[in-house]
Amino acid sequence: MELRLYDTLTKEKRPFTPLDPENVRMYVCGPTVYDFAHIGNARPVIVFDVLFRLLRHVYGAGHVTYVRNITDVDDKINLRAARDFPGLPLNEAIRKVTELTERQFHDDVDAIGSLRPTVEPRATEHIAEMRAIIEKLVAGGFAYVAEDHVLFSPQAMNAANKVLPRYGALGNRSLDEMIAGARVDVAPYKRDSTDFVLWKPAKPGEPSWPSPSGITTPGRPGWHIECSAMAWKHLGERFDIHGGGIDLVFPHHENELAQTCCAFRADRMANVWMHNGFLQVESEKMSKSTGNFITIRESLAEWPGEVLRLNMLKTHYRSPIDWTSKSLEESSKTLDDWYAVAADARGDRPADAVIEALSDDLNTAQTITALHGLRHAAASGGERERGEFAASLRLLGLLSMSAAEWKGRKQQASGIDAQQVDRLLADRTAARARKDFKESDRIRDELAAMGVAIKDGKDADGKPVTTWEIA
RNA sequence: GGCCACGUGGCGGAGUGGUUACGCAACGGUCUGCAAAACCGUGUACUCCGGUUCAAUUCCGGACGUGGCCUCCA
Repeated sequence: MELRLYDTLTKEKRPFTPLDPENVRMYVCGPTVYDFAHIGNARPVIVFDVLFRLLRHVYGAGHVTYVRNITDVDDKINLRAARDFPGLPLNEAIRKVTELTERQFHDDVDAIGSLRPTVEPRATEHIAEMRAIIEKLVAGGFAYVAEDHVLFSPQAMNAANKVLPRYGALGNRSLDEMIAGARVDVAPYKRDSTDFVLWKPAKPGEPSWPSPSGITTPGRPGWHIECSAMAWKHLGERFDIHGGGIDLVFPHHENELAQTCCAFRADRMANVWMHNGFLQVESEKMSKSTGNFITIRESLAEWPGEVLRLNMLKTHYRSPIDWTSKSLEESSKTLDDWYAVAADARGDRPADAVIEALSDDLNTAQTITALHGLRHAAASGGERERGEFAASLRLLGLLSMSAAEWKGRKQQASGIDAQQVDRLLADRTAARARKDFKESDRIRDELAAMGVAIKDGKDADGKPVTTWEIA
C-alpha cells in the first residue's frame, strides 16, 4: 500500500519514499515549556503520533526515529519564572518552571494515548550545535555579526546560488512583499528589515552561553535556531518529515529551513513538510487573551484521554476543528460502543481498509468510516473479525484498556454505588417475576434518575438478565 | 492591506465531473410486559452569482462568510 503525504512546500500530495527505509526520520516541533498545554497543542501531538504509529507499522517499529523537541529557552519562560518564583535566582526559577511544565506535558500526552517520541531533545542541551550552525552561516556569508547579535540574511540566501531553496517558498511569499510589509520599527543593527536573529546578547540575570562568531559577551539563541540544531543532531542534515502546527509555517519553519539549507548547502531540509490545522472552541476563536481556551488537563478531568483522541481524529488533520462538547459527547458514545464490541478481543493485524485510509495523507475521517464498517463485521462475526477491529483501533492508540476498566472508570467518575444499583435491580427482577410492572417501572425510573440506564435481556438458558451502565 | 486555507443534509464530517459516504440525531419496523439496548430499513446536502461542459457539489472567475500567517513577539 502506497503512503501518500501532502507537502506544504510543494503544495501537493505525493508518494512518500523514505531516504532510508531502515531509519525513517521525523521531526515535530514540541512545546515551549512555560504553562499547561491547551487542547490546540494536543492536535499535533495526536496527529503526528498517528503518523508515527503508521510509519512503525509500515517500516517496522525499530525503523522509525521520531524527534519532538522541548524548547526550554524562551522569553515566556523567563517571564513566568520571574513571576512564579520571585525569591529565587532567575536561572533556578527557570529550571523549576521548565521541569514542572515538562512533567505536566508528559502526563497530558501520555493520557491522550500518545507514544513517547524516540528522542525528546532540549534546546539548552544543544547550544553547541546551534553555535556550530551559526558559525557555518557566518562563514558562508549568510549571516553577519552586528552589535553582539548574529543576524541571518534572507537576501544573501536568495542571492547565493541555485542549489538553495528560495527564501519564502514554504510560507509562499516573496522577499519583496516582506520588505514592503515590514514594520517601521526595524532594529538599527539590521542590514535589511527581513533579517532575523540567530543569536542575541543576554540581559543581566538571563540564562546565557558563550557566544559564537567572535562575540565576547555571553548571549542566547534566537527563536528558530534550536530546531535546526536539534534536527541536525538527531536526524542529520536532511531527513524525511518535518511537522507542526500551521502557525509555524511562517516564520518558524521558513527560517529553520533557511538556516539548515544554507548551513549545509542543501536544497531541502525535510522531504515533506506537514502542518496541522487549528482549533476553535465552541465556534469561537481560541485565544488566551479572551480566556477562550481549554487546557488538556481540564479536558482530561471531564473526558477519558481516548475520547479527546478520537474526537481529534474525526477531522482530517489539515482542516480546522470546531471543538465542542456536543462532538465530544458523540465521540464518547462511539467509544462506549466500540469498547463493548471489541475491548477484550485479541488481534495483531489491523484491517487493510484502515491502513489504506491512513496511507492517504492520514485520512483519519475515512479511517473512522472504515472502523464503523469493521465494528459491524465484528458484532456479527467471530473472533477473527473482532480481532481485526480491535487491532485497527489499537493502531490508532485507542482501546488501550479492558472493557471492565473502561466501564469502571466511567462508573467511578459518576460516583454511583454499584452495590446499590445491584440491590435495586434484584428488587426489580423480583417485581417483574411476579408481574408487578408498576413497581418494576418505578425502580427503572429511580435508576434513570440516578443516571443509570438498564438493558433487559436473556441469558443462554432464557433466564431474564438485566445489565446496566452509566447513561 | 498582502498571502493562504476553508464554506457539504438537523449536527459532525469524507469524497467525487454524471452512480449509497460514514457517524450522531430524527422517523418506521423487529424484539420487549412496556421501555432501553441491539438489529433491519427510510428521508433531507453540497454558501451565493457567473463561466467551461452533454453534465458541476466537484474545474475556472467573482462575491460573501469563517479562520490562519504577515519576523526577532507570542
